[in-house]
Amino acid sequence: MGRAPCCDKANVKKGPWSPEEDEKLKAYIEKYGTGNNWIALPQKIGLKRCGKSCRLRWLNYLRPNIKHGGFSEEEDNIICSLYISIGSRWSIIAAQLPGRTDNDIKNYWNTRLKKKLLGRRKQSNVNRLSSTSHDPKDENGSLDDSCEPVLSNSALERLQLHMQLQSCQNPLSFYNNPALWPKLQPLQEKLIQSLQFLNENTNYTLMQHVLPSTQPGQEHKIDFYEPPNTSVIDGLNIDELENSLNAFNAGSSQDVMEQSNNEGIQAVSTFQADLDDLLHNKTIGLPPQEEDPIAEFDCFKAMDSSKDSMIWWSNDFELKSASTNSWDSSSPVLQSHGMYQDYGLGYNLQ
DNA sequence: AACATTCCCAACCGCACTAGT
DNA sequence: GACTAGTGCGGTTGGGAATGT
Repeated sequence: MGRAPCCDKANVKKGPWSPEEDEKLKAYIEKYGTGNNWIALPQKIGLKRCGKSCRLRWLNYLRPNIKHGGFSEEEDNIICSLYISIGSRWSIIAAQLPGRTDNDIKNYWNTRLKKKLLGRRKQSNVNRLSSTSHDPKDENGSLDDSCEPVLSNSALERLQLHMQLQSCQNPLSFYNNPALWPKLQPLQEKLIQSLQFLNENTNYTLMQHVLPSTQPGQEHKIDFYEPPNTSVIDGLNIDELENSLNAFNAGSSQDVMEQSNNEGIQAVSTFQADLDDLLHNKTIGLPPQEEDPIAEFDCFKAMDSSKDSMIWWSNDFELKSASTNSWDSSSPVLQSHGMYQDYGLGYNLQ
């Protein structure tokens, strides 16, 4: 049984707002405010609109000091930094950009910024087809659509961005310089320790893919945790580890809020240098390779060709996280051992 | 010029959370 | 504590505009 609709769907107007409707809504709110009741507001004004629709129209377009379009490089950096750090928490990201709305940033990310950073999937696929395929089902090296990994877009994008940063191989870059890493909370440190324990004392094996590069001697290495063949992990208190993971995950949502409220973008500001290089096509350690701004991100191609190896955990991940945010604390996915791999990727535990 | 495809973004939908009763 | 209404959020969609063939 679903919840009751917020309004009478049959008697509300849908679609684009007319100037008259805008004027009515704006005039009323500027004079009387919203009255803390969006549902009742359209009836007071005489608008045949859903209260939620009125709220959205006001927040995204009619309220003062709203900016549209013309995102600056600095704003690009902030959006990317926060997306890598916290994912698609658009409202939190918007809170760091005065005058920007979550809807605007979401649209901007989905239509432009994402492509700027990650490139078109089709282009990546073309690159992948010309590289090695490990899929035994397809002897021609092509990738059947039915075999596409089902890792969520958000998760995949964030992984790709992580990989991008990780592959820069600059001794001064974020991932190679612990001094730049964000200060970890006790739970986070415990998680890292647990992962190190996994690495050193269990049948979980830290595997490393060495992926071909267009540049000789610059192969890309991708770390991931291979699950053990047996269900028994000697010497490891799995419950404790999972509790650490769950507690960490549950805490992360609060962290995000606190980060937003107290520290803003500072917590992720250490990404800025690398991101600036990514966004504006500056080179970090690696020489320029191709004119194509997409192709020059060689690690993306590597990422694409490595996705087959990630299916073992992405299936579980995707099914359980469904349409919710991939890092949502309510998701049971962190109970899956497969999640360890992501942290292994992110923190490069070697 | 006509049609097809892709891009872009405003708006909608449904779920989760919160406050009030 | 249970229920309900209101709110906020993120994902998705519809359709016009721009671009390609």
